[in-house]
Amino acid sequence: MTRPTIHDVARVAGVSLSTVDRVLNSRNGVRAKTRSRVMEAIDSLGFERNIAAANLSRKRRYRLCFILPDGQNSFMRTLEKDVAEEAAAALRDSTVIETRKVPAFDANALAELLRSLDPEAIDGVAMVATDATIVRIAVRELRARGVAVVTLVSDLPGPEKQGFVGIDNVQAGRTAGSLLGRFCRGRTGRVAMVSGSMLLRDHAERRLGFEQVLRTEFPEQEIAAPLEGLDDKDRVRDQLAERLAADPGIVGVYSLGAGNRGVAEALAGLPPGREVSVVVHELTRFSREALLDGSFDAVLHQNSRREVQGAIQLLRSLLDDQPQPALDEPIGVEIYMRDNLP
Amino acid sequence: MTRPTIHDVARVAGVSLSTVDRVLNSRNGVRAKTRSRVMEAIDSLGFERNIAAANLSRKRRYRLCFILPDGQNSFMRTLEKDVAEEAAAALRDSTVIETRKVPAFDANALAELLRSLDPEAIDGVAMVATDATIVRIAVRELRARGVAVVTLVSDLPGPEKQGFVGIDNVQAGRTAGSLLGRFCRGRTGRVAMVSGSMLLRDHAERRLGFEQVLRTEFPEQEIAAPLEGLDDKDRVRDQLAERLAADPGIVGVYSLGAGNRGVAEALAGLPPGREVSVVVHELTRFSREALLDGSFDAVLHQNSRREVQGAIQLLRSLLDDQPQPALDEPIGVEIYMRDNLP
DNA sequence: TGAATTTTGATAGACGTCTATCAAAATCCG
DNA sequence: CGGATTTTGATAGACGTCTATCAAAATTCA
Repeated sequence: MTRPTIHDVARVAGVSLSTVDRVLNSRNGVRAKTRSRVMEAIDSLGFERNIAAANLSRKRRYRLCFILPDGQNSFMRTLEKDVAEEAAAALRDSTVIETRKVPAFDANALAELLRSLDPEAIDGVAMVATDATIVRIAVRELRARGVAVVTLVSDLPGPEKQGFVGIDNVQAGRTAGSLLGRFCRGRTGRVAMVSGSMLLRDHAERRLGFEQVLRTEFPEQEIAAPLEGLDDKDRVRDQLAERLAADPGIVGVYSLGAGNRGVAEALAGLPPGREVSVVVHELTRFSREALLDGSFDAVLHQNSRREVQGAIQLLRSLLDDQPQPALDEPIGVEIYMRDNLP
Repeated sequence: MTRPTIHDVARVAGVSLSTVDRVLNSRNGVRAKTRSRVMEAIDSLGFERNIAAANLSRKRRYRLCFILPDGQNSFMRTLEKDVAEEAAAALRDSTVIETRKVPAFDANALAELLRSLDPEAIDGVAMVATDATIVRIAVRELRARGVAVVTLVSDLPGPEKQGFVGIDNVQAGRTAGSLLGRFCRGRTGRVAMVSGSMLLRDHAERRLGFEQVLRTEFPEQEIAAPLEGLDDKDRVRDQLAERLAADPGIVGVYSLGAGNRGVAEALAGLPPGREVSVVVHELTRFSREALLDGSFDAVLHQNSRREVQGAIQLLRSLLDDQPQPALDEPIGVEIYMRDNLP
């Protein structure tokens, strides 16, 4: 009922503690035959090294760096706050977290920051990636210098990074389509989409998923040409208000980027009696309020807190050379309505 | 940047290690004045005891017992599996978990089991409670004998237990109403409810929330008299099939208990062209399939895995006398549709 | 075979905390 | 004040692992 220790391993393998230690920490100077004897003992005993004790002994510290985009984006600011809070908690597990900010969507700045990191002072990096070749190369270099790298929220497709913690955005778009299609049933017309910019990977993916579902399952609704709000509330408000006024046939709105405040303001300007179903992304102060007062019907959300925790966990297991550096539970697309608000 | 240790506390307070230790572990034989000197040092340094080291030293083990209802209920069996898996993981944190099963909804059996637990061999209990006085008393006795007790999934209202890990069922019912109301818009008629038994606390709460929302926000829909399926799939199927056949005006179904298979079977028997929106509870093999083939529209879910983790965490922090034995994040009502299935 | 080299073992001290014991110091009480 | 009692300090060893060093044993190679 007690866990086996290195002493047990040594005894079973018929070798000394020193040798077990050499094997466990892959130091050299152990014959292959001896090593495999130790391995066998480890397997047969089901030995798992006590990481708490190991860290205590070697004063191991995990030095992580989170790289987040700067700017007004409310979701990113929440993410930043979550990182700060988890950093405080992580201190208890000998994990030190530093946060860096780069201008949003600026691949060069990101790449430069990555290049400027000191591999002697940092063990792992979690970054909200901007998808560009220059970034990819910088990541490759960083990894070559022994730093673990994972992406957070926004992925960098390809083999450079060692993991991604975030939601599946196509799936998110499909879910939005599925909800909005059902909400609008019985009121045939047009559905408007508001995106940040189609240059952003996650926005493009959401749009894709949304259109897939709407076209195949709710063909009675037409999809209006998408608005580009550039994640700016004023622009979103103006464009959407104009479109709603111009087209009385719009029965649903899907906003797949930032700028929830703008959406809410545009809706507030509608004449009473006009019913428009609305689905947006990310639970923020504004989308929350809009759910409560009934102007939004549903909010799709990614749990940034859990994403941060997942990134920390993933980096730590990568640094520990743990067997399964996969997330226990993937980050899912969460649906919020007025009554299941957290 | 390194955390202060008891050595630092001793130095700052101007006392010996022994004294600091006596204060930290609230042993007696320390003058009040000395104690407060040590406390001050702890505060000023922001000292937090290294729990890993402490556990290592004292070979502390958290011996927990999970009490779950026996029977066919698919959700409960998943819960059981989650407990088993988390138990394996918890071993690494010197936590030993034992699972006990009692006949479902049998307050006497539960109370008896609680009474039979040996306080010498168990530090904490997490139980799916049956709400009855005899249970309440058994819990009170157990706590008096020094065992921590929390409830899981199904609460025991009142001051006896030290915490509850589970969802808010009224909120779940409201969410169901909000979804189903929107799904059925444009098709006015009647909505049928299938419960397990109104004697169960959580079922009653769900019904309450559901009716609240439907009455106030979707008054165009009538609420049909609820069916009692007793969580049995055959009974659910028969009752629901009969009702659907008898009343062509039924446009929506809310099943708030177990028996998803029965609901799916009843729907499969409907003539093609008849559209009924369906919301049920708990993501299981059957509700999952039904979402995928389109016969269910949405599933409300409680993340049993996270509930188990939450209960373990809560018990451990109670046993450690940690400051904030509250959950980081409460367990929320999750909404699943076909496209955001995990 | 003997020397050089590699592999292995033994030992000690550390990480931060706990427990136990014994002695020294401070306080109390009559 | 002096003895009894309480409070405090010092020390040692433990938990499971790591690191380092030195010596002993086994292996290699000429």
